[in-house]
This record gives sequence, C-alpha cells and structure tokens, in this order.
Amino acid sequence: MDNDVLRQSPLFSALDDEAATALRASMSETRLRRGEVLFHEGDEGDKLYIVTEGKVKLGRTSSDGRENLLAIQGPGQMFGELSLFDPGPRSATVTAVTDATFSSLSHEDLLRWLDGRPAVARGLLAQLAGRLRRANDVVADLVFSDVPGRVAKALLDLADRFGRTADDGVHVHHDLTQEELAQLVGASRETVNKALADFVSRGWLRLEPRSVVIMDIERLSRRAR
Amino acid sequence: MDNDVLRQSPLFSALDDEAATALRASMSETRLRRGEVLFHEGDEGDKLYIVTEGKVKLGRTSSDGRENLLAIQGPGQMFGELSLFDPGPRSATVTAVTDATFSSLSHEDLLRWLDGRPAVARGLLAQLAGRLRRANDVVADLVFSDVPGRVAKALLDLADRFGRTADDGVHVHHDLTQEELAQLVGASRETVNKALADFVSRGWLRLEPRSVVIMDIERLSRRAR
DNA sequence: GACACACTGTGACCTGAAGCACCGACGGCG
DNA sequence: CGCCGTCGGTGCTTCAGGTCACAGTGTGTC
Repeated sequence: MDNDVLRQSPLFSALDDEAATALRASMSETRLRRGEVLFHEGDEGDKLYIVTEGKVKLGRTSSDGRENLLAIQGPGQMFGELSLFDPGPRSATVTAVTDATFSSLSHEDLLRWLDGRPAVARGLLAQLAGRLRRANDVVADLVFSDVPGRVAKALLDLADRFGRTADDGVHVHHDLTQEELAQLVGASRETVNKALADFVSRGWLRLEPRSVVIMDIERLSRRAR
Repeated sequence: MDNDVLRQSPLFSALDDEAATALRASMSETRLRRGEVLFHEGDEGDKLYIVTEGKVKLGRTSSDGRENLLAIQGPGQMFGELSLFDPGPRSATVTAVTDATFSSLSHEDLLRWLDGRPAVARGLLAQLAGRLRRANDVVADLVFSDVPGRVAKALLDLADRFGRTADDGVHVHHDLTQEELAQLVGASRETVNKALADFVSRGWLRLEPRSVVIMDIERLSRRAR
C-alpha cells in the first residue's frame, strides 16, 4: 500500500522509521482520474508531489499549441520540485494518464524538514542531479538520434520502469497513446507509428492497445544507440 | 580579482565572510589555455569547479564522433556538480574556449561543508533546479523551434551573460567559432552560417570574428520565440 | 613574404520526417 | 442497434536542414 511506495521514494529513503512517520503526517493526499490535470504550466504553486499510484505525464505546450512531454512519472517518483527550489511558476503541465493518487508536501514543510537533516538534502541533490543528467541525455538523443532510435530508447526506458518480464517477452503497460508516445520523443504521431510498425515487422515487438510486448530486447537496444 | 568572482558564485553567495574565507582555503586553483581539456566524458572525478576567469564549453561526443555542446560557462559559474551528487563518470568533456582559470573543491570537502549549513544546501538545490529548468527549455526548443530560432535564442543567451552594451548595439564576445555555435544549438555549421547571414542582411546584427554585435535585440527576440 | 591551416561564406543536392488525407477498428452512448 | 469520437495504420507530397564541394579570408609561423 501507500506507505511502502512512499518509503521507496528518494525523499524518504534516507530517513529512519520515526522520521518517515513524522514527515508523512505533514503530507496530504490528492487523487485524479485519467485525463484530469493536476496543475498547468504557468500556474502558481510550490508543492512537491510523489506518485503513490498510477502514472502522470509532465508536458509543455508551445505557443502554437503543439505539445511535448518531458517525462512520465510512476509510483515512487516525484515531480514539482522545480518550483520548490527555484521559485517561479510551474514549468510544466501535469496530467494523469491513468487514475492516480499522490502525496504532496509544501515548500515550507519541506524546507523546515531539510534544515536538521543533511542526509535528506543530499538525497534531494542526488535526485536532482540524476534528473539533470537524464535531461542532458535527452538533449543528446534529440541531436544525435533519428526518430526510430528515440522511439526504441523510449520503449526501453518505459520497459525498465514499468515492464514485467514474462516468457513471451517484456510486457510494458505504458498507458500512452501513440500520440503521447510521439510527444515524448519529440516526433509526429505518424512517424512513430511507422517506426513501431517497422519494429513489429522485424519481430522485435508486438503491439497492444496502450502497451507493447518487447520480444527482442537485444536488437531493440542496438537500434537505440 | 578572483575573490570577487568567487563571492558572486551561487555556492558562496549564502555564506558570511568568515565562512567564505574558510571554504576558499580548501579550494585549489587550475589554469588552462584555449583548446586544452580539463577532463573528458567518462573520466573518473568528483571535483566541482567554479570558473574564475575565461570560458569553457561542456560537450559530449556521440558514438560516431559528432559533438554537441551542453553549455558555455563563464566567470562565477560552476560545473562538475553532477558527478558530485550523482556519483559516476563525468558526463561531459570540458574544454577551455579561452585561456581560463578555475577554483575547485572535492566531493568530500563540499559534503563536509554542507552538513552544518542548510542555507548552502538550499543554494545548491536552487542552482541545480535552475539548471534542470534550463535543460528542459533546451529540449523544448529542439522540439519546437527551427534552426534560425535556436540560433537567435543562443545569441540572446550569450548576450545576456557576456554582452556589453555600447551605442552601436550589444557587443557579444562569445569566443566561439561558428562550428561551436552550431554544436551548441544542435545544427550543422553551414545552416547556422546561413541563419546568421540572414540576420545580418536584415540589419539585426553584425558579425565579427568570434563575436557579434546585436543591433536590433527586439526583432531578434521576436524571431527567437 | 609566403605557406599552411583554421575559419567563414554559399551554392547544389539529397533525405528524414512533418503534414495531409484518408481508412479501418474499437468503444461508449443515445 | 447505429452513430460518433478517439485511436491506430498507411500512402503521397513537401520542405527544412544535413551533406558535399569549393571558394574566399584571416592569422600564425618559418
């Protein structure tokens, strides 16, 4: 249940049981249904969220209305830290891609917490550093890789985080439409569809609605690099 | 001199004079000439650097040898924090684009420092959050903007950080070749050159070797969004 | 002064991917 | 049950931008 998920999240992992219980007391719960928006890019807000159930997408919209997804976050992962440490409006819109629940913590409460606990601060620094590293990787991919390569990479990442291995391959219930997958890799829906079709015809994977079964991780990984 | 630059850097800004002097004592100096490499992507290393003089480029190389620049850092700015908080090999190669000097601080020393000083930790978190926010902006630009737009944006950013306003416009000594500028915006040298030539023909700017004079910031900004 | 080399400027192609148009399949819902 | 909206699949056309090729222009060095 919730408690377990929270305990695994990077914010809590450095805490002892007692501290964890105390921190949890100052957190509140939110729940959303698929498609509902938690907050919009540009909104005010200083809460940090941790997903306890379901998945969300973090997206930005360009001036001409096109959309781009920065990340998909699932159970145990957090978001909203940006407005927390670097005050300012929210930099992305957060939408539930499945029904989802969150625990949230306000700016003040977190900072108060941080003061006496260098280990937690270090944990958060590590967390942010990791995010930054991955953001840089995304930049490199956009510059160096073609669309099929980025699609392959995205699938592998999703598999890594949401996949379940079975004897016919790795089942990945990503809960994304192809449109969303396209926004995630920064390409058009059509091109992504064609890349997927190509992978299928090579026998690397099988498509199911809002999910894929990866049958040849080896080949797919090679295509991704 | 050096001391002033360090005092302005985000790491030091939250410290009182006494603390700053103490911290400075545990830092060491490095100097590089234009073109020399401080460390390579993949190297081991856990030092954090602050530029005290000159400029460096942080770059990555793809498997097939093409290069991409993540950032240009000048006086007062830091780099190398990633390997610090998220241990692992260096994620980028750092090369001096002008003769340059740095102050550096080791992993251990910094963490020791952090423990008693929540304000410093917060400063670092803010710093990282800012970097992450900007990295996300770069991703959005790669997805949404065309090459001329990205070139315009890069020039404005460089102007913001290294520009000097004079009566004939903003002089930006970026110290980058067009090749490097191209790597910074993720495009080919030729296309960047053509974009620049176009801006010149419109009277928005004037080109000088390794530097530009922006004559119509207004128009250039409009082209950038 | 002259040679070399690194950088800039510009044209002629070629190609990956976006855009468009359309079709079929599914899943609510009146 | 049939209608409609969302989603997935596929061809055709168009175009931004990468690649190639080459010509100027500095600038440091012997």
